[in-house]
This record gives sequence, C-alpha cells and structure tokens, in this order.
Amino acid sequence: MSQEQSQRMQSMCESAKAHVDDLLVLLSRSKMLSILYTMNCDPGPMRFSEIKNRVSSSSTTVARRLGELIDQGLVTRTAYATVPATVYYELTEDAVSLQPSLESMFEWVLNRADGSS
Amino acid sequence: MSQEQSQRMQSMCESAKAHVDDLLVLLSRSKMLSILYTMNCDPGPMRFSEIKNRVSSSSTTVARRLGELIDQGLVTRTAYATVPATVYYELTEDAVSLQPSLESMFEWVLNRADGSS
DNA sequence: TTCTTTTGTAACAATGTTGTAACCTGTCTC
DNA sequence: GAGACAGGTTACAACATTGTTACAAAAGAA
Repeated sequence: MSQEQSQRMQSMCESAKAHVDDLLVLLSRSKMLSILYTMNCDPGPMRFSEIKNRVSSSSTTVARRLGELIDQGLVTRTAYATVPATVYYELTEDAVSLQPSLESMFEWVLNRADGSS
Repeated sequence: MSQEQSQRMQSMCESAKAHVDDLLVLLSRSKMLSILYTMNCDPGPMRFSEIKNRVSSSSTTVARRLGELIDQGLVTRTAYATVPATVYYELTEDAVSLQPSLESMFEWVLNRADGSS
C-alpha cells in the first residue's frame, strides 16, 4: 500500500465513526448484501418474487430488508394496480454509486471461492 | 454503467453462488466489517485489546470474529511470551487485497453520512 | 362461488447471537 | 501470598432475528 493511500485511509477512518457503524449494521443484516448483489447483477426493475427466489429467503425477510433499503433511500418501490399485484424494486442512483465497491468486493469473494473449491 | 461493465458483472454474478454466500455470511457477522475497517485504517500488527477497544465490543465477540478471520486465512496471530502476554493480529496479503473495495465502500458510506448529518 | 395469483403483514415459536460474569495462565511486584 | 496485567475461554441468560403459518386484497377465470 502506498503512503498517500494509507494516509487517506487513516484520515477517512477517523471521522464519522458512528454513521459508518450505523450503515455497517444495516449492510450486515442477513441477506442484505445478497439482495444488493442480486440487484446489481441484473440492473433495472426487479419484482419482489424474483428477488425472493434469487436470494432464497422468506417473504418476511425479503420484505424487511427491502423496507430498510427503501428507508435508507437505496431502493425505490413502484406498484402497479394489476391483478395480481405487480411491484418493482430498483436501486436508486445512490445505491448504483456503490456498485463499483460492491463489484470489486464480490470479485474478491469470487477469487477466494475459486481457490478454495 | 457501461455495457461491458454490466456484462462483466452479470457473468461474475452467475457463478459460484454458494461460495459467495458463505463469505457474505462471514462478512455479515457483527463487528466483522468494523474489525476489517479498523485493521485497514491502521495497517500493521495490532493487539487484541486495541482491536477490542476500537470496535467497542466484548472480548468474547472480538475473539470469535478474529478466530473466524484466522480460519479463513484473512488474519494472522502472533503471540509473544512476554509478561503479561502480548498478541498481535495482522491482515494477510489476501485480506489486504480487499482493501481497495473496503476503502471505496467506506468512502461511499462517509459521503452518505455527511449528507444526512 | 370458489380458486388463483402476487405481494405482502401479523403473531409466534424456534433459532442464533451477544454480552456478562467467572475463571484461567504465567510472571512480576508488593 | 495477594494482586495485577493481557489475552483469552466457558457457561449461561438475555436479547435479536428468522422462518412458518395464517391471513388479506383484488379481480379475473372456471
């Protein structure tokens, strides 16, 4: 690691610890990273049931996580009055700006997974 | 997002789902990202008590997390037979290669925190 | 009328996770 | 001998989270 890089990291790490912690707690909830991962993989609107199937979780948990993401402004929810109901979820611009970090993290994860399989 | 980027993301997302999930579960455990964050902030060996204090958690939890990181080969543990005991933890090369992703994620988190404070 | 669908919500029991308190090692100091 | 220190471990009670089950709405199909 270069010296400038290290210094940048350190100064960044010293500030706003509480806010960071809050968001880390959010991102640490079960299936949260999986949901972001899934929605990043296939950009654009995605239906509730598709998200649920892809992350293999219960409606309850998926609904809870999506609710939290909406609260944080990371996801939008659009409901159409069709029968049966049709609801689309989509990452906001804010969440999309997290995409490079996530992608790089997922890539790292995949590289490790390759090595150990 | 560019088209190549999107395609890369998609093909990456399709493979090795199970392994990825395992590692996401690991990273999602409480204080895990905080510990990695802390150790990234201040590169080099770090003592148990310093990690514990910085992430404000109990010995039990910190010991559990560090144990898991060691199991995964992300952290090394070096004990010196001083009195009282001195134990240093340090990120492995493998973990350091995650640093850019984490840094960029934390930067994103801090930017959001700034906006909402 | 009843069944079907999607998208949820509410209640609750089961499960998982956390922190607390107690204890341990080993040696130096008082 | 009795602390004191760092760095843990163990047992357990408290707490948080999860999935399951049941239910609902709304309207078209059978």
